Amino acid sequence: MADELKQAGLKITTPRILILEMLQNAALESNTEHLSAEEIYARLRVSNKDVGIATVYRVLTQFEQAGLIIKHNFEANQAVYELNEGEHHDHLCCVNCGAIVEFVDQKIEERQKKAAVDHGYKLVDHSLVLYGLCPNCQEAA
Amino acid sequence: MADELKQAGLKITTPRILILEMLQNAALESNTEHLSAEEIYARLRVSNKDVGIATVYRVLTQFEQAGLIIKHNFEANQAVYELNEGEHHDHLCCVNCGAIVEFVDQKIEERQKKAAVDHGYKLVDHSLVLYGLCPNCQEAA
DNA sequence: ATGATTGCAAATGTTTTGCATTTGC
DNA sequence: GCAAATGCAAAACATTTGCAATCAT
Repeated sequence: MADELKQAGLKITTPRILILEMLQNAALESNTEHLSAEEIYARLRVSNKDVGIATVYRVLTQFEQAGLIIKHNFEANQAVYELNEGEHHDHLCCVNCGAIVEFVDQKIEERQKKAAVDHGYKLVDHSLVLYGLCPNCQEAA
Repeated sequence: MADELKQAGLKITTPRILILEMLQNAALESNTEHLSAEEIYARLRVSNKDVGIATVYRVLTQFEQAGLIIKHNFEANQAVYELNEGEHHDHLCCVNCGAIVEFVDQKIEERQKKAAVDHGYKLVDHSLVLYGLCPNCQEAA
């Protein structure tokens, strides 16, 4: 983990280790992969390992630039971050409870590339978020 | 235009007419379909038709809820709005100059529905934004 | 030792809200 | 006339920044 920081050209500091660790742990659970800066700040605070909110933001920005994590804007008002584990995926987000499922559809990926090329654009990145009702919330309704 | 407001259950007021008119005019040009609240506010101000920024936001929110317009978050920090002309489309956005092209790919639409169903979700909406370099900006680079 | 990193508090930028005033019907 | 809509200024957010103190190497 310290290696990852070093490889990214970042000095090994306590805040950086704590935050990377937290995102790595979050990636293991299937419900909390995506954390906001405030959530990370609050969790550190609960663990009695205080890191200033400004530092949380700065570290997240550095991690994102280093490619260690990915930033999403599922909701307009707050960004969330997840560990970058290499394989790209899109997101399916429950409009009611916020549950998130990750998926990949190769056909969609291809057609996106085609759409960009058709318009003379060179595709750099994309953001696809499907919004729907998850099984649980469909039942409850 | 006043009809559209009435149908949407909204009283006919000067700010609402001005803002709807502006978005309708914007929809006619191929480069300015997407306006932010601040842009709308500034344009009204230039036309000597002052509307408070709070009213701009309130009216846009009402229009969105009425289905008259669509809100996008291409960039994390500022929402933009466009007239809802019925037919759905996705967006291809130049990361350098912000130019926006609209497109539809029926295959992508289908596969999205499939992806949702495969995970037990009922698809409600989706947001697909491709980010790339437009022809002009590729040249300049 | 020294340049990078942090924490704090203050600033920023967008969007929202409270409330007195004005407007549409 | 009365409820709904507006304008203003203040509040509420998430996020960023300046700067002095602290830390990593």
